[in-house]
Amino acid sequence: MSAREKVLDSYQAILIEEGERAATMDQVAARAGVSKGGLLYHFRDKTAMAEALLERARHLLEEDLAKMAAAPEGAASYYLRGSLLQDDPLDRLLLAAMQLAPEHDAAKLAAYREVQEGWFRLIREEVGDDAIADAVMLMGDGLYWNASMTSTLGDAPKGAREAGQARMAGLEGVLDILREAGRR
Amino acid sequence: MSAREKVLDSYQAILIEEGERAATMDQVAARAGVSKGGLLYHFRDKTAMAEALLERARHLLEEDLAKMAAAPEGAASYYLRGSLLQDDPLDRLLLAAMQLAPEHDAAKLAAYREVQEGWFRLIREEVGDDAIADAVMLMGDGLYWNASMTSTLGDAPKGAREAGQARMAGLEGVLDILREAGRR
DNA sequence: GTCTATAGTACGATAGAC
DNA sequence: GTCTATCGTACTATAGAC
Repeated sequence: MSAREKVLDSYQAILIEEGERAATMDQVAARAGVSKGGLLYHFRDKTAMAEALLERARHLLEEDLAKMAAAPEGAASYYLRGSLLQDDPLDRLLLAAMQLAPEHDAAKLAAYREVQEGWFRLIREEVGDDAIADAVMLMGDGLYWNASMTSTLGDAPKGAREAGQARMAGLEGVLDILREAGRR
Repeated sequence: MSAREKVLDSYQAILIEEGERAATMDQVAARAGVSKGGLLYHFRDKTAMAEALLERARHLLEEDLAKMAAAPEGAASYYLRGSLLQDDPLDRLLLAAMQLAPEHDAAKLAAYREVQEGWFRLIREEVGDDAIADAVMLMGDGLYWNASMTSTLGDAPKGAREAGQARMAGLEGVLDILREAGRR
């Protein structure tokens, strides 16, 4: 893997595990196995590094939108399942992006709102109602938020995966109720 | 108002408007109209200041739980309405607490989980189903998350309140669907 | 392309006057 | 109870060798 990629991975990992304040250029460089000078060859300042991470996110989000459109279980189920944060690359990237300092909020929001519109459109199409689609989107956001509150605590307790699946089963039931209501 | 309270208010305001990184002791002191030395008389270090803010939140959250139990429109509606962040003191406090550095995550989470359980119990009682109560809670979390994503951008556009009310009307409809389903 | 050395700054916190 | 002055540290970023 290129040093550039390794730096970006380290930046992302530290953001998730220890938060924005811990993601100093020293720490990122050390974790990536390069010196600070080496890091600064690839990213001329910290802002450039953050923007590269957001650029990564933008690409993965676009891919995800295509997958969602093709998901056999339906857009709504796909969306909620994706929000459960099962450690896939997109989840980790979004979790890291969320930690970015408010200085990057404008870029963050622009990138996020863009795909959020796409998600909404697909879910709206499936459930047939604006308010219901809004509710489904909010449930997904809520799942993300819960995950981001706990992500920095390094807790992946034993039963986490099982608990996540049980939770998802319950939410699937709620989705069924909403889908049926939307058809009427 | 006491200087101590003024400091805490300033800390909270800066956290919301400019994020955690901007909330330095210099900035907080300046906004509160005291010197850094003056500030440090009331809070011996930054951690103490953050904990005082969380303590404030804990009190307001307890009060809110009592209000929710007595809400005529029902716990679920009250909860979602409260998550729309109409600038009341509790909303602002939670928004600020959310910005606190991950060093305080343990305290944050403990305080939050405590009342979250209380909220869940009330909503569960109203809607009559675990999964539906979970979904309602998530919708509220999603609303908070959306608000926190935009709060640091200082945007309170003209039609914001009206848009919020229209959105709430839609979500009330979804709640009706879920309440009815829960009764069966 | 990656390193060391270092300049410059901002932050948290202490000491002591008033 | 609030101030000014100051110290130590950690961070971003630059300069220049290899």
